[in-house]
Amino acid sequence: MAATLSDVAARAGVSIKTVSNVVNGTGRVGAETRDRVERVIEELGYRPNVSARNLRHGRSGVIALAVPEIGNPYFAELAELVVKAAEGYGWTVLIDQTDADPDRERLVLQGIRSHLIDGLLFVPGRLSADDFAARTDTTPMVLLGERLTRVADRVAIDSYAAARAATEHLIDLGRTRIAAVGATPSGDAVSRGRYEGYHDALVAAGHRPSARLVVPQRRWRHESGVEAVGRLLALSRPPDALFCSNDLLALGALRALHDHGVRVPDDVAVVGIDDIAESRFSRPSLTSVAPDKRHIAETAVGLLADRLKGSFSSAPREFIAGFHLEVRESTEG
Amino acid sequence: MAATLSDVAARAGVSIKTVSNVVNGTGRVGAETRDRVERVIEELGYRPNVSARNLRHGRSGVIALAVPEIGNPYFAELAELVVKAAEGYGWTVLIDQTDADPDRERLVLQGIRSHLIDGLLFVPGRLSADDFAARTDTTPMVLLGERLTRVADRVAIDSYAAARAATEHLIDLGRTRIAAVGATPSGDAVSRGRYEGYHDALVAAGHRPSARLVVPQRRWRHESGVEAVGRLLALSRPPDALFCSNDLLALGALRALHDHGVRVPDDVAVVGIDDIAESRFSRPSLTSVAPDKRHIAETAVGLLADRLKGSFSSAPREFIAGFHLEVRESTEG
DNA sequence: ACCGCGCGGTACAACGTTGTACCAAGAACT
DNA sequence: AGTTCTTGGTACAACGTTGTACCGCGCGGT
Repeated sequence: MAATLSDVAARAGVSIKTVSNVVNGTGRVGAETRDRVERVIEELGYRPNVSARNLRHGRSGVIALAVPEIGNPYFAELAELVVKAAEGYGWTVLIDQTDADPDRERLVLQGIRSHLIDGLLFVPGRLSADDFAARTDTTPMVLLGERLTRVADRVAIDSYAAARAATEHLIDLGRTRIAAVGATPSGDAVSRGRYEGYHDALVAAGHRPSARLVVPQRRWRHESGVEAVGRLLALSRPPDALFCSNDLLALGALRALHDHGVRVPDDVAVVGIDDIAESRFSRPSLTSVAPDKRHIAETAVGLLADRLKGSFSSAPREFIAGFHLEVRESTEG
Repeated sequence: MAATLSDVAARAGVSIKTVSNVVNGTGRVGAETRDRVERVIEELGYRPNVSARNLRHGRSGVIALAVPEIGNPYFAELAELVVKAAEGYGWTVLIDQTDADPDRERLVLQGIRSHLIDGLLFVPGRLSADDFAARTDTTPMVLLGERLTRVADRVAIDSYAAARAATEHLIDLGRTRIAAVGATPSGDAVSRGRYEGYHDALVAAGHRPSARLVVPQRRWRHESGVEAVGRLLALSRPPDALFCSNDLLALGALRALHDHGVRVPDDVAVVGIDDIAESRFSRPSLTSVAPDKRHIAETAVGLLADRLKGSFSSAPREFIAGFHLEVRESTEG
């Protein structure tokens, strides 16, 4: 049985509160008493009960990070940075996986582990602004990802700008039949943003967007990239460049292009978004829009810290993190 | 302010305990009363306070998974499966990252979040058996990974057998100068196991192991694989096959081999261990030892459940999960 | 001798839940 | 009519902590 304050107190011949004071460095305790208590703590291997503490002052020291899937390297890398940033505040991070399932996401919003977590970092997938409006849980929340309306603090790169930059890069290479893999105008906010960036870049450059070159995918993973390439190469006039909505799609596409005997970047150039580690080592290495992940993680955790320090009522704030294009073999020949 | 049981009770004109009974489905409550209470709960948006609950029955519903780095796809994939398995028991998973830093690992062992977590799944990196012997925290623990001594329940694949199978595959291909990348006889248990499997496979096949062909790496990631290949190709008699201790090393190696103009598998065959998603889509795709990750995750969580159900005192149990070799382009030409 | 004060420490209540013990009122037996 | 049982509900204590209020003691100054 784990030792409690009163076990220690009894053994040291002092009151419970004195032990508590020693543990927390509060109140006034004589040097001699302190020594004695500390010895007993050591002896009994006493550790404070976090639940009781939380109950007392309503804080748990735990924040949650809810992502669609932790198996996706982008989210895994982000999680790693969030954990590091949270450490600086003495917080532990609880990772929740929503599978981009609306029901599970709604549960997260409603505070499934309410009172266990002090704050929530949420990467929403398929939720609508209405869902957020219906939120009753009051746990401070910071959104990572796209705008839904000004519903909470938010940190993200500008998906539209990122997609546009990626597409413009392809245009600058002289490509004219540029396909979009993944994003769709009728999808969630991220999907829409990336589609529109792609679309507007084409229009601004005087290209005529073609619906045939848009291959939406529900799940943005390797397999979907492979599948999209299969469809695009079957067209009578196949594309000469691919703008993929994330790196996994792009990496799957690279693999599939090779299998079809298409040369990259000679015949088809490819760009992705996320700049995951894997993209630096693929063959060919992948040109990708690199969001400043560290900045995103640190800002998000910092915003949460602010909210917890009291500014509950202030208006939602937005931070747009920077990005840059990492040009690699898949576009530069 | 969040509503509590007594807020609901006051408003519904019943006792606190009755509300508690409605919430938990315990005790006997009349249909009419139940309806009324449920309406008030809805109205007030009442949610039970997990901390208080935990305090009451000494359980938190949270288990921790401590891994060296969540950014490594193998651990990310494992984490995903653990989360899923834990869900079946109503548990939430808290992910802790140790960075394979002995001090941080010791903290985990000593129950840094003691009383917050009901159980611990631990993937140790650099800790010794002594460290485990010195553990005073009594939180049930299941080890994922290599044997240290029979110090706790453990689930893992047999690293030795896996390494041996991988190496034998290379031998079967007729390769004679087989290098080992990553593992070292003087490393931690995993590293040692993989080295010995490699070594014994060579000896059993009548090959003479050469120290020059062993390139230990502290961190098993892409970059290290690249670096190792640089060193191996500088040898007067470079290898014709690479046994890499994990897939990240192998993928880095594939990339570096290509950069040096070496053909895979013609000139050099490559195998890895872990079978991460990425390995199915690399160029060439990577032959890898595939541990049964789902089985590992489910068994580990199940063992923890057993311990929590009361069998605290029983002797440590070991489960060896299966694996199979996924043969792909990096070895099969 | 008295007051005031700093020091070291204690007692108690409260955080929100839930298990145990109990109770009142009506129904169903002998 | 008296006894027992069932139903629906309540009161209280306890989980382990910590904030607030308080208390006794010795010391220095009047």
